[in-house]
Amino acid sequence: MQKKRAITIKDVAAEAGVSLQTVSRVINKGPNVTAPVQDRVRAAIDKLGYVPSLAARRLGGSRSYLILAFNDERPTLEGWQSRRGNDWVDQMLYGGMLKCAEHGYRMLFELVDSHSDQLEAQVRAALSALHPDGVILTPPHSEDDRITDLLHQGGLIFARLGSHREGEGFAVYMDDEAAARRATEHLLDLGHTRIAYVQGHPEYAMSPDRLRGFTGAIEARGLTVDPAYLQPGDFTYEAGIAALNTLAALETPPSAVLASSDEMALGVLHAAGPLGLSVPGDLSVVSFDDTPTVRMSVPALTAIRQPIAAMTAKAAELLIESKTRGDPPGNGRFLLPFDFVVRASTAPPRR
Amino acid sequence: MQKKRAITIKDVAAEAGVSLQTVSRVINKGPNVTAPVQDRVRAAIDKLGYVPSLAARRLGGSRSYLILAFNDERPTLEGWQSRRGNDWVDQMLYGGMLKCAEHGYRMLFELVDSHSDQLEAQVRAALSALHPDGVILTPPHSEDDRITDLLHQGGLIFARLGSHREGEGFAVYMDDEAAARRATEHLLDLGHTRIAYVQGHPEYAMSPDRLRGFTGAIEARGLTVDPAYLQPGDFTYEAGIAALNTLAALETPPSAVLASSDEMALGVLHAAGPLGLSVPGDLSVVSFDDTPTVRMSVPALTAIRQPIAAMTAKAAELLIESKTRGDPPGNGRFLLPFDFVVRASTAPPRR
DNA sequence: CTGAAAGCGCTAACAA
DNA sequence: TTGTTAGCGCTTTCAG
Repeated sequence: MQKKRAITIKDVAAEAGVSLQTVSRVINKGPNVTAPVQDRVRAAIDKLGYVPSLAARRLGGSRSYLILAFNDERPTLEGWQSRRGNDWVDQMLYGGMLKCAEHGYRMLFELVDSHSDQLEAQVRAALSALHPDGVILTPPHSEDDRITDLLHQGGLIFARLGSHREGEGFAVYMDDEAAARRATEHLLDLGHTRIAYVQGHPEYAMSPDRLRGFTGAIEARGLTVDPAYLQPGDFTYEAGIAALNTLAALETPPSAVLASSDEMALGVLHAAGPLGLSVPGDLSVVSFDDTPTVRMSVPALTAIRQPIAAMTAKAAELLIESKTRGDPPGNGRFLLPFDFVVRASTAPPRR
Repeated sequence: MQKKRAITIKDVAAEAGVSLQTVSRVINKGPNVTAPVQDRVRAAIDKLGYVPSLAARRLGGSRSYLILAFNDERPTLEGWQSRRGNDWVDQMLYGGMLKCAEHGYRMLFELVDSHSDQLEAQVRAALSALHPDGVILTPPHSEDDRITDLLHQGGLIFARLGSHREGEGFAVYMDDEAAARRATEHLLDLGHTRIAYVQGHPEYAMSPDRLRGFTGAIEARGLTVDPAYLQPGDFTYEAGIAALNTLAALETPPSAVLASSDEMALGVLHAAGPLGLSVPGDLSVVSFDDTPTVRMSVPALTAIRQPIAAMTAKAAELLIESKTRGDPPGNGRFLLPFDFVVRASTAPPRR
């Protein structure tokens, strides 16, 4: 049962007949190693199948080769528990893990509760335990000063996904306002004039942006936004149902609804049937997330697709490059394009 | 930018006025520390917000507080890329991350390609880099001798999810044969006698078990299994489509189909329409996975639900406990119950 | 019951 | 261009 002693940098050094440090230089692409020596070392590494220990690198050097992503605990657990899955996490893993792997890094997930007074302690604990080289923040953490201040003070570099505000850290985002505008224009182009909007959770930074895009598109056509068509929401299925029930009871109900999340769009869709509304015959519906459920619903929903994987990959890349070059904690804003997918849930309004 | 020097065990020792080692004992619930001293140390830990560094613990001691899960690369990436999501990964994260967190552990994911000749090198590299305290294997890795031998020789403890075969490592599984039997009996109970089965990928260990459950249930009723009703499959959507097309062309087509994966069930479902078959009117369909898509499809599919989160949690628990107690590499078999969810895709056959 | 010393595998600083 | 020396923060001996 005695674990065959792991091969270390020493073994490689001995095998190649060089010093420990030279091996280290080769591994880290350090300068000042002649080609023949490099080859010898590389041969030894390959022969022995040597892979440096992450823990030792972290302890000895200044790098941990770890990127830590913080996601909001409650919605994430809910998605998993309800077995609905979790598009955000999936796409983050997809974009982030692969990019990290490219550079010999690993990405770790940590769930912290944005509504807990333990938030800072949770974050601090994860940082102390892991000492990541960089941190990726997702909404709503992306704009939580308690976290960003903590990271900044700790001298850590980080990326804020879905945040476009200036400040510490890299902002990697899509244009939520333009996305909402695009979706709204799609409905306007179809001939809709009575368009409602089910808003996102006010806690999330993108919510006002999307609202602006929505109203902007409508007003640009010389129309006005009926305040009653602006329904509150919190991203949940139930909010979608409630919103459509309220909207349908209006004197002049809308002929189209844009919802700020897939769940809410699905809520709207499923509330339509009982109200005697067919989609898209009586009501067009557009979703703000292109999750699997949205694509498989009947009818399949027209939706905006957020570039979550691309944003995460970009974030990881920025962090790793910045760390590699030894830049000071950076910032900057990086806009990534969104997609808009037209499916079966939108059609011209009934005359 | 100078990262505020992290607080270490030394700081705690100084604060509590004890030696470094005493603090370590308290952290690790070691024996031989009087209550008052413990309290003093704990107070210091809380005051300073001290959290031990994972890397240092791994390097100094024998534990890394890391559990590594190996998933098959291709299907995982496909699920993410197609944005279909990945129920296995989601549920593993759910079950595994939480259980690990309970014990101060972390779970890491690694994708390795079961069809690559680099498989062993990939696994070896991950192990060398991370030195996990335990490993979780998912199908088809669970029964890949190249991997299990490697782990065993390395003295590592591991769990094999979805494998019930005896051998090194903990086998944590559900009864696939019983599940197939249960699903088949459901169809038999509805009055079906012409039941087809779209098989799983032959590479996966559970495939023969499921087949046995299927045929066993039918033969137990004194019926015989029409060989033409046994369709090959590989878990993909396309395989489901192909299978139903073949089945529908038979002289006496089946009135019900059990598919060994959600994708194949969906393929069957979607192939039914063009063939003029309504579900469940003309054809009942049962899926072997209860993924989000299956639940949202129209009609929603009757399905077997694998306890993936529970299996992963159990695996993590076994590994952590075993490591904590310093057991020799353990083995044993742990059966977890599955669920069977009846939805709208199954009904009595048309007379 | 508590403390002191050694070392885990690596990198950073310094020599050579 | 290469090698040598300290640690990094912890746990594991082994003393007290």
